[in-house]
Amino acid sequence: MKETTLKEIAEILGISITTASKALQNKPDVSKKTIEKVLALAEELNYKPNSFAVNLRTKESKTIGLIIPEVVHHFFSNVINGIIAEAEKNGYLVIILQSNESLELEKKQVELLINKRVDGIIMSLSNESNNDFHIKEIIRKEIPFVQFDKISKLIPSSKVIINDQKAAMEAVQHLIDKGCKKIAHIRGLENPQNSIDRFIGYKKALEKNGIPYDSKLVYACKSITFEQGVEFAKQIVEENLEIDGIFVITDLVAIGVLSHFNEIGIQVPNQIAIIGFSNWFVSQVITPKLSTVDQPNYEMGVAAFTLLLEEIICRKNGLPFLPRTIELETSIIERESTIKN
Amino acid sequence: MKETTLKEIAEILGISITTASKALQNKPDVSKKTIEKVLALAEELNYKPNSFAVNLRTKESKTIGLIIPEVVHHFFSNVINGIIAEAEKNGYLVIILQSNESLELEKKQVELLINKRVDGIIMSLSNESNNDFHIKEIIRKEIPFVQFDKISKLIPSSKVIINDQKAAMEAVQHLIDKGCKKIAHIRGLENPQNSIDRFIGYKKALEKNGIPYDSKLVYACKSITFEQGVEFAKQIVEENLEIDGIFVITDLVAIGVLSHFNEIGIQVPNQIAIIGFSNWFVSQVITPKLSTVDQPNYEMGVAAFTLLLEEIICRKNGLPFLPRTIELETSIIERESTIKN
DNA sequence: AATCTTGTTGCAAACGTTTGCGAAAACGGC
DNA sequence: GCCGTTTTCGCAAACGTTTGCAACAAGATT
Repeated sequence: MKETTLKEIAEILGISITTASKALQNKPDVSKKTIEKVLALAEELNYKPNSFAVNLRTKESKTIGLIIPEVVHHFFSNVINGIIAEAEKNGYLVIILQSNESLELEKKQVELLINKRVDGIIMSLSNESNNDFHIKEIIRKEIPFVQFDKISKLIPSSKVIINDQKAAMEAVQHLIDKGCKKIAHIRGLENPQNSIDRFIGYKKALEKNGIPYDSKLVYACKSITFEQGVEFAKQIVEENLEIDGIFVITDLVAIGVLSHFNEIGIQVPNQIAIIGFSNWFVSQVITPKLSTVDQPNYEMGVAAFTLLLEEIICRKNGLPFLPRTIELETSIIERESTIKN
Repeated sequence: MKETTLKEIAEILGISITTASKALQNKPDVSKKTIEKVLALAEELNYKPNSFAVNLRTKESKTIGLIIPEVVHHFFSNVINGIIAEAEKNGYLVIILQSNESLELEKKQVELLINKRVDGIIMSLSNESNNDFHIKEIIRKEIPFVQFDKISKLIPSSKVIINDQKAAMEAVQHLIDKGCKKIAHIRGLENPQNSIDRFIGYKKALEKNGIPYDSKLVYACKSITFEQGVEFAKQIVEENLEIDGIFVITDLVAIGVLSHFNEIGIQVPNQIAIIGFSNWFVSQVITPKLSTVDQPNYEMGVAAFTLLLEEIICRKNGLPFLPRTIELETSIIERESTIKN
């Protein structure tokens, strides 16, 4: 029942704890013979180093923290996968916390992780968050830190992002290529960087194609929900602005729009084409299947951990660290909701 | 930059480390006055106990492990939420690992968590897993352990489950009540308990209503996927057995069926009604909206942690522990896919 | 044979807490 | 002013590692 310790191994073999420890670490200053003996006995007694003691001594927890707005989100689930897998591959475990898009909670989570002494933190900011004190605190304490997805450019840390502007431009271009003349945009909230960038991308695409920008065609979400999509769909029908294409901030909202159009008999894509963003799972099983922008979620997770590990190693060796940004490629997925006939 | 320690506080205040420690824990053997002084200074210096040292000393990590087949799954996402939230409320953090339905990986994960010395483990077994050595090891080491969702009845541990048989019976009864006469069942894999129980529930419901059981109407999934649903839908159409209702092991597969029926113009629910299981998010945004069995996912997570904490506390106090099983209620959600007119 | 390497070992401190127990101080009753 | 009780404090050990440094043995070099 009791766990074997270094001390026991040392006593049995008649050597010192020091030597036993070094043997297990394959240090050069212990003889081959002793190493073998120690390894064999450790195996036999099923010795596992007490991680509490190791943590204390090495000041590392081999654990990282991950804070996200919500787990229940196809995008985040996939990023989580990537992070966990890559972390595990490198001997790290991942503690996950949710901010529920609340700044207050986010602050608490950060504090929890710092007190837990994780070796680093990966985070997607909540909508309310920006360059607040708790984030500055992470930087000040030189805790390895990587932002992904919803980031703040003000924070000097490594980042994993996509080029939202470019992706949005491509999405709108896709609608134009499919013959849309009057394209609406359902945009996200005010603050988040990706919401802003996608909006800019929308405008740039119009401009590039000589289509005048019309602010009446832009609908700003109060919340990123299915219901919000339904609502705007209703509004769009009522206003009757002869819209024939919609670029939506994210699939969830797009599906709300689609759902209402289906219900009242508006033909998608023939009357109005729709393209979403992020390639949620539901988009490929809905009727008509939703065209969207695909983000490499899993790879994003892998990249985030990779950057974090870079910083962890750098800091450990006392080297100067320069934050790095990885920008991942997106791609348009063409499905039924934009293929007019 | 350096962290404040108990020693510093003690030195500044001219007291011993012991007293400082006790003061922070509000122990009765230190005077009110000292407690106040210590608390004030700790606050001022932003003292946070070094969790590594605390862990080592108390032999607790205040961390639990969670192993699930996959995060990318609406059901698990919600359970994760429940567990994380409840854990946090009680001062515990959660390390999440994925088995990817692989027994090999699952074993490795368990070992990782044990070596990490988590205070307990919550787990949904992978499909391949049963009462294997790694699970027995958890029990043998008396590590607090709770199973949920996909459990093995052979393992003597606390469990959080739903009554799959009853829920399945209700689902089939629902189809019968809606006028279905010839009801098919798309069942899950061979091994998982819930797959077996839902199948039994299906048969019981038929029996109760005097409908003869016909094994030709049962389709066994090779994998739990959308594509599997599409495949069976094709098969059902080909075989032309006059099926007018289908009870499907889970929504994902049901949506595959639905999708194919939509495509080839089979009217759901009028020609064939469909009911799924687990109330996936997509089911409420698909056309027609899918009727299903709702599981209280979040509550499941809360219950799982609650049971785990019970065992943690029990073991800590050296009391005998008796595993407990919590069975949560399910309910039928009636949507368009079963409302014939 | 003395000196110098090279290789191998272990001492002892350190990491920052918590806690059982004894000691000292303060208090109260008479 | 004495004794018994209560309150308050701190010593020292313990938790299980890792690591700088010194010590020692053995082998190599002159």
